[in-house]
Amino acid sequence: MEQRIDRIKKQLHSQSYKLTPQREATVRVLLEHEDDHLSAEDVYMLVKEKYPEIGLATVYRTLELLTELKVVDKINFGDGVSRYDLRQEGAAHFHHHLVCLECGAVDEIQEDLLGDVEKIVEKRWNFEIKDHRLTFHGICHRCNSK
Amino acid sequence: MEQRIDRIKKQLHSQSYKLTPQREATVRVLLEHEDDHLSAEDVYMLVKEKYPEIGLATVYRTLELLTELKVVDKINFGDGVSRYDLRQEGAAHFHHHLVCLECGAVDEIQEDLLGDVEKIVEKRWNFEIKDHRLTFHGICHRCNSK
DNA sequence: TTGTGTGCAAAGCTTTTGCAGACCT
DNA sequence: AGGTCTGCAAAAGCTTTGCACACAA
Repeated sequence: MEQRIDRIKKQLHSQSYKLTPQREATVRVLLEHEDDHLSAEDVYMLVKEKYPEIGLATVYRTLELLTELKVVDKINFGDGVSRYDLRQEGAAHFHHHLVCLECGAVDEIQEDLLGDVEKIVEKRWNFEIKDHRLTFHGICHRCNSK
Repeated sequence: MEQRIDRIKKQLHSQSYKLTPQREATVRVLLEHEDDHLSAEDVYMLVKEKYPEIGLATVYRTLELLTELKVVDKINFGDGVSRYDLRQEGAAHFHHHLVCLECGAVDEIQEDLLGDVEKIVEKRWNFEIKDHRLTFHGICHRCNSK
């Protein structure tokens, strides 16, 4: 935890940004809810518990900054709000998601399953891939075993 | 064209919806711009050319209806607006997208490249896949050859 | 006449922006 | 002092909703 904060701090400094208390509080919330796909509003509410004076705009600005630095990925499951997902450290690619149509749960697949597909796309469509987004919609194992 | 409209008409009727002139005009615009990933606003402007009295709300309501009927897919490339993409007729799966980070172009891959990946996900994560979204971000062949 | 569909305007949401003040160097 | 950063409130999108009217069965 502390090491990851430290590394993010260095990443900010390297672009001459500061890790202010507000930014640190926001990052901590993201680290503590790594699997949760929080919206900006969600993050705001959680940061507020520990840092009540923070403003929603600051949270948005911080999330935008972290997105730029590729500390988080901004994703969108089609429900009108952006969600923010911490990148695995050193992960070149973006992990995949399983969205359950029944219970709404979002699970993650950290493993990269697209290696072969990407080779095909790069060769056949002559497209230089920088990143990808893969989401499956369906019924999760919990709902299916009911 | 006319056959496709006809089929959509039947699909609407089967759920006791009507193909009103406004809805038909909207569907025609979608058919005429099949490769374009139009936003609701885009569709509205184009429908207006042929049907100036139409209201934006009607376009939204029609697009929502068509999404329910799975005539179109609602997608989101992360720029705050929803875009609407006609499904290939009879396509069980949703096609993939290539978004160019340089020029913003969005190309489509109709071919389903995820067969093997889906088998793995269904088996290993015990997740029953209903649909998927796959988008690659990178540099398109046009920008790369410049 | 009953119900569906429409256009307009208003409202609702999420997200961004302007600005004055705070903080740090 | 000069820069960055923040909180608040206002503004700016996109999308949805309420309502009265039109139209068709």
